[in-house]
Amino acid sequence: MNLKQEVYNVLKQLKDYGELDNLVIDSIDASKGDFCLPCFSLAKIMRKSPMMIADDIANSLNINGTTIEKIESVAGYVNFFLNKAKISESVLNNFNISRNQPNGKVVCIDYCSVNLAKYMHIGHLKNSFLGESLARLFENFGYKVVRINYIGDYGTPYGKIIAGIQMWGNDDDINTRGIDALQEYYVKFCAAEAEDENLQQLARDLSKKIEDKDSEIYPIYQKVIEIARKEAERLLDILGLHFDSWKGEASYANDVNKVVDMLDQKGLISISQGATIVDLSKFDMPPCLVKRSDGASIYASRDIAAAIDRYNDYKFDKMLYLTAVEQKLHFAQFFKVLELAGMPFSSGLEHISYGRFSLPNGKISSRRGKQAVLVDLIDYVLDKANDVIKNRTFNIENPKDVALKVAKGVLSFNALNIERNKDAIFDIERAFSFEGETAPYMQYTYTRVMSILRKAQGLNLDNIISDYSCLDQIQAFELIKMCCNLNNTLKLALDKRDPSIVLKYCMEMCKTLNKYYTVCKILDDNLPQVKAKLQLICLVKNVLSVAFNIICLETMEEM
RNA sequence: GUGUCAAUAGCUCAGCUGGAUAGAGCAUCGCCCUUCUAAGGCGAGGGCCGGGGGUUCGAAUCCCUCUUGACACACCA
Repeated sequence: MNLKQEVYNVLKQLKDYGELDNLVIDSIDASKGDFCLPCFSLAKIMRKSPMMIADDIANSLNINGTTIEKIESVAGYVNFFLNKAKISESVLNNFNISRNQPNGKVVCIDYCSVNLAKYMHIGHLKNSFLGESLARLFENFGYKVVRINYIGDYGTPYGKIIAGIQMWGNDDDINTRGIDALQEYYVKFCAAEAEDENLQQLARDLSKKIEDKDSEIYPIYQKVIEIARKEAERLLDILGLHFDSWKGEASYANDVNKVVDMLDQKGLISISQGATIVDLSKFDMPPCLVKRSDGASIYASRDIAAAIDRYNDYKFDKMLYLTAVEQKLHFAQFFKVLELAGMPFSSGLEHISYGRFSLPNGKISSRRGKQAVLVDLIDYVLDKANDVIKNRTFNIENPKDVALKVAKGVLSFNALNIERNKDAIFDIERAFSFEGETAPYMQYTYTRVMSILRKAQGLNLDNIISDYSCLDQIQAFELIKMCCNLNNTLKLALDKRDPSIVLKYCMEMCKTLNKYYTVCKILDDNLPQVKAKLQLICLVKNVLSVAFNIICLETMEEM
């Protein structure tokens, strides 16, 4: 629903002004009405002062029988005041919240990208929730979404881990300590090889043996992958994230020659400094390297192979890649290569980059400093949620369940609350606060509504006719207007590929809702008004459910 | 060096497809639990919107330039 339409309808009466609809904007505050029409841009065309134009428009409009209650002309603006009771009644009885019908289009989203050789870290938090939220946005607008976790399961890191296992490890240790054991060997080996060139060669040899599926080494590799993947799936499951495909880099490592042959047939290939490249100088880009001088695959050629493979599997209309901003050039390059190769799907490829998290005291390293390791973050925020619940005066039936939802909310909130492109500072104490503008605040607001609705079940309102006049109260009408903005907000977030827009919307709605029920008692003695107010908070609740779901925020009955 | 992105309150961030007095949270200082959950609400203080030009009736918002910072720029991904 678009309430500006009410103003457009009235403006149709004007014949001499041309198109005015797109000049209508939200008023700055309630004292200036709901919408306004600044007349300054008309002044030059009409050779009259903005004040006179505003006066003329305000005087010539007839609002009898419309939903506009009052029009006034102030300092060159025409201010429109909606009839709040009428609008509220119409919105509350006609609001359609259902999601869009399937549109038959397929969008693949490549996100999360777990590197199985390393601990998951805070970067995955941002990437994963951003991807999941975009997936839900696309689904809301009728797309079929394929969630792809393009795992890092290839390269010398695995040679290093296996070398570490051979030097210090044993089966028992790996079986009991799992990922922690593997990480320990990896870190230990990295430290050792820094001072010993022979070890570097050893790691390279071992990764070659993995590629050749060496009968002794390959099973160890498979075990490493299995352990790391299980751990990744465990953590992602806690976060509520699940994927349709876990096909990784290793699957495409052997496709380099196919890719190079294909590009060669299109006349795109040249050799430079021993490496195989596609020259992109015509497009002001550095060359795209598709095969290393030693003949091995490189990320660009694996990405090209993966794109072709996915198109064959899913016939996608769009494919989104989520990575931090530093890979921007890489994506621009290989997208261009696919375009030059005449791939029909190349125009549907899109790189969604995002700013990085940095810790207050410096950079994030996944190899040292466990500070930003995902499993620690999850444990920390879960502990904290449990503590807070323990000390609450309000009695909660399922404290464990609530703590988990609060913890997850805090994690997704931190991934989504800042504009996608911006770098953000991640201060764990600040980020994991439960007060002020936070995920728990939003969840809390929702539970308050649930609480009121529960209490209202005791009332018999069946034969009561709603009295909407009480919804002219300022926060009440703000809520009505906000509900009407749901679809526009989701569309904007989709178009800008930025869920932070939805999060801001939820936050504003919660703030207004929180004020509303403190200022205005919902359940009082005036039943016709109670019924109207309940209709309002019920709609707000339903709108919040939809919007919360988009930003991966779960709701509960109480907290 | 070239390119991309950023700079708004003490801190973290909104606002940026131009419109009326620049917003919020945190932190600081007050006030409000006999009344639908105080993870809450109300109030106070706090700003050359990085600097300088330009476009416009009007600029935090658009353009140019400078400064500062982050990132990228061939065999890591």
